[in-house]
Amino acid sequence: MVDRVHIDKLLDDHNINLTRQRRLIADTLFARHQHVTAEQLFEAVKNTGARVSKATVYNTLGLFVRKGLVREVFIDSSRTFYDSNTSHHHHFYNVDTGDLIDIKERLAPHFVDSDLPAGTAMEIVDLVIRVRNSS
Amino acid sequence: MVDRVHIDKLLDDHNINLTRQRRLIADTLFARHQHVTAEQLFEAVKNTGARVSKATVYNTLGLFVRKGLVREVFIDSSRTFYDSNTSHHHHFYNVDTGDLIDIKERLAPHFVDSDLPAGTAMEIVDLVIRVRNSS
DNA sequence: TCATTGTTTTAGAATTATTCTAAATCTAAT
DNA sequence: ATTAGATTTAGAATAATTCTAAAACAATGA
Repeated sequence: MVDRVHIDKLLDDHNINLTRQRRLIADTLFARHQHVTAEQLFEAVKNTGARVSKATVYNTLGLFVRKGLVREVFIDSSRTFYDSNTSHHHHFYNVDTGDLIDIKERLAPHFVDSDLPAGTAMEIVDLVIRVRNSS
Repeated sequence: MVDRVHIDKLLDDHNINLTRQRRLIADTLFARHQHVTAEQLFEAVKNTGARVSKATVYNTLGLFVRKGLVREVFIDSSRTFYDSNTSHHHHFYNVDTGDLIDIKERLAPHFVDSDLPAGTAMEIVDLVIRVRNSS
């Protein structure tokens, strides 16, 4: 998923118009499975030597979320992570270190529609297990 | 849990010094099981005719969280709810209406310490099931 | 009771993540 | 190459939350 051809296909497959900035952002974001903030991604793209505005990073992340390319993980009011891995999985969050770690196994409870409030459909299950360093 | 004596005992049991503002805030917050934002609670307290500053509402909610009286629920970067019910439970969040609804049953997966990252201990399991209105 | 001391509250300023704005630039299609 | 619509941009605006430092309060004990 690292080279140009794959990135272009990835965006195209998700009906995202190709632009220079979107390719740059996707290149950096999908270089590996990772959890990044918008700010971190903005810095990472700048460090490649490319020029991109912060607004574009926010716009593009929002677009990628809507198109199902990345997943938002809300940790607290000042920490939103973007997860380059959209497969069904959950997270450990270490409140002492700030680390966000994937939980590989499918440990989420299995919900069926009858469990949901009447008139609603499932959007996504967000499970965050907060841990602290044991002293 | 609604009257003065109970509120005082509740705070005292959690090693919280009694002050006029803390009682006012607790009175309003624990009047019933509810999910409120800091802003909503601030308005609700003001509507009782009492004078409290917004900073105190934030300070007091932070204190109550640390002392285990209320639970924070992070929905997104601009929505933090305070849950007056600290019993083990989880939430549905309706992305269309903004409603946060308790899940009564214990549907969270059962985690044991061996599942956690090495050197960490469980803090809390936060499970939010996002739903949308089915059209 | 009143003086002392540490705690709490306050208004408003500061901070910070995110969104908005409107002009400039780019892209795709003629 | 021209046009029209989409995208990007810098910087301003917004909004939730935290900070600051001064004033008010609560608890203690002489």
